Amino acid sequence: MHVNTLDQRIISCLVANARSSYADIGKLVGLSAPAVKRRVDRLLESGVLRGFTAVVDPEALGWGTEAFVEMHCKGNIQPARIRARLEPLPEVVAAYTVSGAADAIVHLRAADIHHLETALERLRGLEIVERTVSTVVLSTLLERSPNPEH
Amino acid sequence: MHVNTLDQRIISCLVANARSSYADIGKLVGLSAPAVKRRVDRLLESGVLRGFTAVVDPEALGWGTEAFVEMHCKGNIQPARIRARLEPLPEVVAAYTVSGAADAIVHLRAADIHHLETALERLRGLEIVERTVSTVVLSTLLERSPNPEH
DNA sequence: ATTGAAATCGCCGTGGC
DNA sequence: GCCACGGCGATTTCAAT
Repeated sequence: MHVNTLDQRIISCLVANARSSYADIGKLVGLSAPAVKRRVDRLLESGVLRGFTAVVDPEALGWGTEAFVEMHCKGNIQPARIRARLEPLPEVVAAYTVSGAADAIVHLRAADIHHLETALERLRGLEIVERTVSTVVLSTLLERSPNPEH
Repeated sequence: MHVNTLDQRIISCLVANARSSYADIGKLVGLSAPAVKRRVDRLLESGVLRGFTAVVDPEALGWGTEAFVEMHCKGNIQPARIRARLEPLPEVVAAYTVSGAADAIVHLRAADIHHLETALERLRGLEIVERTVSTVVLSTLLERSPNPEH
């Protein structure tokens, strides 16, 4: 699907504030409210926009402890099977297959160190896992969404 | 600040769809629209809710290539100084200080391998950086927001 | 509960191919 | 002529007080 500059500006507005009205976005990009809505609908349908979500302070919800885990799996394993094993673990925030020695990098979020330990044990207990190397997050320096424009 | 079950359910609704109306949320959690708004305002003011954003397909915007970079810095460096150096780099999606050998983990997003290489060079060129170890993402297995409830 | 704003829908005009 | 796209106005739903 084709995404032009106008679409990118609309997307930027929505990334900055997903609850802004179509009229407000229209004022910024130079369109009427219905025109903005039609573009947003089209972007949603085509999958360029996946949806709208609230950004929550993890600390406030009792998810203050994070870690990145290098996962080394037994033998040759398809990404889909790794995904299937990780998906049921609620502490898994994100997971990626990667180049290099590890098979995957798993981003974990837990309430505290103890909970993190439990989550790690469960992760290491998966039968596909040979070993793991975990790195505990001490502080979040930066977290942002990538801009449509460079 | 105190966040109860009702607040958590409201947050869940907003995480699922940040553009849903107060009335719709109210139907799901058993409150009137104004009551929901008051709670949302309070959650925003207290910082539990940081805001609302659009979830974008990075591929569609031409940000198809990701990497995680272990950053090893020269000497003892304060997190704030690392942050200050990383903040101007648009390819830096997230960055964390971590336990272990590395000083920080940097999450990069670029248009393609070539752009990633450029971004990496710029990162390695920072005077605080001693060396880096980068891991290129091959595929995203999973990406989700942590639920308020376990 | 009332008043104003926003979302939504149908209809029409314009311009490119 | 057809299609893509935007504006306008009416109606319904929502937000704010």
